[in-house]
Amino acid sequence: MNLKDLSHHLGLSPTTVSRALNGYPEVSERTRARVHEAAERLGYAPSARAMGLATGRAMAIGHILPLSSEHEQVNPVFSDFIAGAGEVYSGAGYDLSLSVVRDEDETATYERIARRGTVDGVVLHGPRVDDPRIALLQRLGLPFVVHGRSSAVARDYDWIDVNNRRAFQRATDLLLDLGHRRIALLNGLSHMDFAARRLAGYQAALAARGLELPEDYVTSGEMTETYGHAEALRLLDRPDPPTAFLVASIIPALGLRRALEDRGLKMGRDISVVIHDDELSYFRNAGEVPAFSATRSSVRAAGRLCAEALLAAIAGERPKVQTLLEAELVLGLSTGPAPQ
Amino acid sequence: MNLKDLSHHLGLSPTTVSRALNGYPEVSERTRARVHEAAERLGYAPSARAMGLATGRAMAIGHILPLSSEHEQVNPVFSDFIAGAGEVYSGAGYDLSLSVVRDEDETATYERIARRGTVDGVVLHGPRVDDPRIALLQRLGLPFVVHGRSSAVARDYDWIDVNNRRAFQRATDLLLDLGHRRIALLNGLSHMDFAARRLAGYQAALAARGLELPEDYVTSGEMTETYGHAEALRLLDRPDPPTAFLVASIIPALGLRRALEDRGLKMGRDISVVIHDDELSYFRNAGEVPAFSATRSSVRAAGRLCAEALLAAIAGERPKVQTLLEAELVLGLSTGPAPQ
DNA sequence: CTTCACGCCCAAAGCGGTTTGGATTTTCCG
DNA sequence: CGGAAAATCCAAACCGCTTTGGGCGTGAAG
Repeated sequence: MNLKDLSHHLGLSPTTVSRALNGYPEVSERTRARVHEAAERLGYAPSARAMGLATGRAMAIGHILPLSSEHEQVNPVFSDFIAGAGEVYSGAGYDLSLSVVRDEDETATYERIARRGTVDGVVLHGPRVDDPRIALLQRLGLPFVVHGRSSAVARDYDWIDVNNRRAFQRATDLLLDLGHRRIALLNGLSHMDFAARRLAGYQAALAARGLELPEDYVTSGEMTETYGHAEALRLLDRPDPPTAFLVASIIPALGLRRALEDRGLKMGRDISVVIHDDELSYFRNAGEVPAFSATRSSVRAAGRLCAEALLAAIAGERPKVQTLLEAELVLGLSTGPAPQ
Repeated sequence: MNLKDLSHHLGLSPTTVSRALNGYPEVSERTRARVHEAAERLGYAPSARAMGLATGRAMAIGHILPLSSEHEQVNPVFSDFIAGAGEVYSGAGYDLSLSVVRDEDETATYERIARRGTVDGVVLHGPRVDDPRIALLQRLGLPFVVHGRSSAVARDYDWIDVNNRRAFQRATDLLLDLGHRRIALLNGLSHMDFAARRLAGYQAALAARGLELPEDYVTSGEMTETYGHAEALRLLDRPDPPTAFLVASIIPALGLRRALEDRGLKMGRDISVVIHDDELSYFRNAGEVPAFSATRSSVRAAGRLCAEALLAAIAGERPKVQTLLEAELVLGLSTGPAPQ
C-alpha cells in the first residue's frame, strides 16, 4: 500500500492525500478526515526512504560507538544514555542509527555517514581532551551535540556536560573535611575529557590545603569491576595506603568493595569512598541512605537533553546549547571520619 | 556530489558509473578503475535513501528496545549484544536502527517499522515464555531472528539461544555434588523465557535427587545489584538459610556478595555461589581462577551469531537457524563443599 | 454582470539512485 | 573480408514521496 494506491482508492490525487496527511492547509477538513480514516484502515505508512529522498531529511540521528581494539568494551553508561535519548527520538518520530565501529575507522565512518545522508545529525560520545572529531564534524557540516566537552578544542560547539571538576573538588573537600589526608583517585582513562576534569578538581582541592600525594595515588583505566579491584589492592598494599578513595564510577567501586573485603577492611569505617554515580538503571545507589556517598548526575537525563538539543538544532533553531549540569553530592554509608 | 555530477564529470552515463561502482560485468576494467578513482577523489558516496528506494532494501537492521514502565531499565546485556551484532553489520555495510519504545507501543512500532520499510529485518530481544511478537513478525513478513526462544510458541522460527536449562541443571548438580542441600535461585523475571528454562533446569536437578525446597527459595526480578542484595539478605535471614545460591547474572551476584559481607559470611567457604556469566565487558569474571564459579556463555558472541543469521536470511539463504549454544561450566573461588 | 479572491484539488517535475532494453563498437573466426 | 558474437555504453523508466505551479468552481466585491 503506497501513496498512489491509497489516493487511487480514495479517488483523489497523490498530491492531495500527501497534503492531507501532512497537515497542509490546502485541503478541506472533510477530505482530511476521510484520508486519515482510509490510511488508518488500510494500514498505510509512508515509505521512510521515499520521504527522505523527497524531503532531504533522514529523520534519523546517528550515534557512533567506537570500539577500541585494546579495551574492547561497551560502556554501560552508554545504554542508559541511549535509553534517555531514544525516548526523545521516538517521541519526535526520529530513528536512532547506531554504528559500532573500530576506533581507527571512526573518522571514515563520520565522513561516510555524512555523505550517504543516513542521518540528520549525530551525538558525539566520549570526547577526548583534544578531540579531532569536533573539527571533522564542523567541516562536514553535520549537526552534532557533544556529550561532554573537549577542553583543548577552542571552537564553539554545542555540548551537554556534567561539572566534573566541581563535583570531584567537592567530593575531595568532603573527604578532607572528614580528616582524610591520603586520598586516592581511581579515575577513567586519562585521555578522556571527563577524567581530566575530575583529576583537575581533585588536584585543586588538595592544592587548596597544601597537600601533596604520591603520584600513583591517581590511577586511570577503563572503568571495569576488575580495574577497581586490582588498583584498590595495589594501593591498599602500599606501606602508606590511602584512607579514602574517589572512584569514577560505581562499577570499579564494586571492585574496590571486593578488594576491601579481601583485606578485611570495612567501608565507611576503615576506608571512605566517594563515587561518581551516573544513576545506571542496574546499579541504583539509592534508598533512604545510599550505599555509596556520591556525586550524582543522571546519564539518562543527559541523554534526553542531548537529544532535545540536537533535534532543536536540526529544526533550525540555533540556540547554542552549552549546558553544565551540576552533580549533587549525596551522603551514603561509605564515608566516615578518617581513622587516626 | 551525486551520481549525475560524477558521471558528467567523467563523461560517462549514470548507468555506466552505477554499474562500475557496483561491480557489474558490463563495464570494462579500465573504465571501472577510472570511475573508482574519481569517486574516491571527489568523495562520492551514494545516497543511502536513493539507493534504498531504487533497490527496495534498507541496508539496515532493527533492534527494538522495550522499556517497561514498571522497571525502566536497559539491560547491560544489551550493550554487549549490540556490540557483537554491530561489528557484523558494519562489516556487511548494514546500519543498525535502534528503537527505544514503551512496552505498550511495541507491536505498533513493529508494524510501523515494517510498513515504513526502514529496516530489512529485526532482532527480537528478551522473548517471553509466550511471546506474541513472533506471530506478529511472521504476519508482517519481516525477517527476524530471536535472541533466545519462546517456549510456548509452536511456530517455526530462527533463534539463537543458550542451553539455559542444561546450564542451570549442571550448576545445580555441581552444588549438590558439593554437598549442598539448601540451594536458592535468584532468577530473572519469571515471564522471561530464559528464566523459565533456568528454573526448569534447577528443578530437574533437585527432582533427580528427590529434593524439595521451600517455594521462596526461588525469587525472580529484574537483575539489578539491589535485587541481588535484597533477596540474598531475605534468604540469609531465614531460620533455614540456603548454603548455596544460583544467580542469573553477575550483577545481582555483586549484590549478593554485598549481602554476604553485611552478614559477615565468606563466599566460597560459608556460602557457595554459581552465576550465569554473560561475559559482560565491564564485569570480566576471568583470570586464572575466576572470582565466581559460573555457567559461561558470551552474549557478544551471541550477538554476532544473530546478526550473521539474520543477514543470511535476508540474503535469501533460508537455512533455518536454530542454534543452541552450550554454556561452559567454569569453577571459580565462589564454590566449596557445604558446611555441615 | 464582471472581476477577483479563495478554497480545493491536480499534473508533473523533481529527489538520486538502479535496471531494462537497446545501440554502437570491437573482437573473433571461418 | 563479412557477419556474428561479445564487449561497452547509454536513454529512459521506475522506486514512492513532496512540492511547485497552476486549474476550476464558488461566493463576495465592485
